[in-house]
Amino acid sequence: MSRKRIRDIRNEELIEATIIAVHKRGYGVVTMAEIAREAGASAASINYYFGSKEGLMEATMLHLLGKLRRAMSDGYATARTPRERLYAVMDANFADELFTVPQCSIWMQFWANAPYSPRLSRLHRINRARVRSHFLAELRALLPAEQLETARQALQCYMDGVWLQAAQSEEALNPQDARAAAHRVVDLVIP
Amino acid sequence: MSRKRIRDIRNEELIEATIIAVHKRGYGVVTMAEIAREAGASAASINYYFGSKEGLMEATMLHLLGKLRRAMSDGYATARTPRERLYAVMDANFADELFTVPQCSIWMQFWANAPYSPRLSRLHRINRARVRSHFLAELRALLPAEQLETARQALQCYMDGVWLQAAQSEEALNPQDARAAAHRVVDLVIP
DNA sequence: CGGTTTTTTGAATGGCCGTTCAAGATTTCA
DNA sequence: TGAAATCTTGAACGGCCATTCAAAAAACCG
Repeated sequence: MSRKRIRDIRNEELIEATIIAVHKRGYGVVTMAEIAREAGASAASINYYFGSKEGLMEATMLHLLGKLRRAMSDGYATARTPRERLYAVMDANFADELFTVPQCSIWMQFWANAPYSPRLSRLHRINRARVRSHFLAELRALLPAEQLETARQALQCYMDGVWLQAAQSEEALNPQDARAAAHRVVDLVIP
Repeated sequence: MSRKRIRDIRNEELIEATIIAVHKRGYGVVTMAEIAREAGASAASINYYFGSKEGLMEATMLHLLGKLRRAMSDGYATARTPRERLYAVMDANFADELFTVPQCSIWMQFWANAPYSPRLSRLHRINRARVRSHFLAELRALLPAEQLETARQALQCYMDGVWLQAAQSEEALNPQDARAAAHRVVDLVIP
């Protein structure tokens, strides 16, 4: 277990460094050396742990997806009605530990680069399908069938759009405000 | 004038090739040689016309921004009421000649890369401010002041989100459907 | 037609980056 | 403690890419 622990600690450190370095320099141009410097390690050791640059990126995205999934589960745990669960799906995306400039930024970078990397696009597809089915499951209880798709699209696109803007922000974000705004949008769509 | 014409023709050809090549390979990894092959030219000639890779990217984004601006002006020309003009702002983003997979894709790439290129981020900022002010101008006539920002954010984020999804689409897009859906969203937000 | 300007390109240049590897440092554990 | 396993890294390798440049090709025009 001590063997595992060291590996886990390094993984975590390197992934955090990756998030910061990609945010600072951009997915397309960030170098292994830059990420390594951010982590206080060497480029060679990153390859030791992740095999390649693409492996590191995949692991980083996996890390973020796990965070998002956990945030959503937590929200579901206390939600009681369909509307509350709908709030919970939105809130997960704007959770305090997720809705920060570097994370929105790197998320958008992954988004833009997913189509060109089979490993990233796989993760991206899985996540999107999951969010989509959560939305539909709750909306079904609140709207007639023929309005489902319009409402889902409106809400999901809104969420994506907010992240897109957040990624470009020059100031720190306010997750609480974002959640309140999201609730207002939900109420707009489902009267 | 013949001098000017040849230069304009080449510019247009090279920009079209850039859109296709970036869509195929991704902004971060596309090479001058690939763009040149797409255009049936040499990498050296691209530098002759645009000075550098960044110059080419800036010109390409400028080209797309021009298209968007023109689509919006055209819509405004026939719109008579604030609500019609609001439709027109949305419709411009989903115009037949703009709402295609390669163009949404390249747009997202620019979006993701703008923060790391002063020339791109300048264009990006200008465009965003323009769209924002158009939205606000029309919404002012339709909503009380305290609801302006929520509505604008909902609509603008929706537009961004749709493009984001469209960029990932594997099938051709249907601009007409997109416009219809956008109108429904407008009606949802402004009853 | 010639001379001049504009356009095109193949080849050369210089630099940078991901990955590998062998050797050394550190940790583990019997 | 000492051998084995794990971790770290500097240096080297091989490849790729944007850009430059000189020279050829094409277009222009008096």
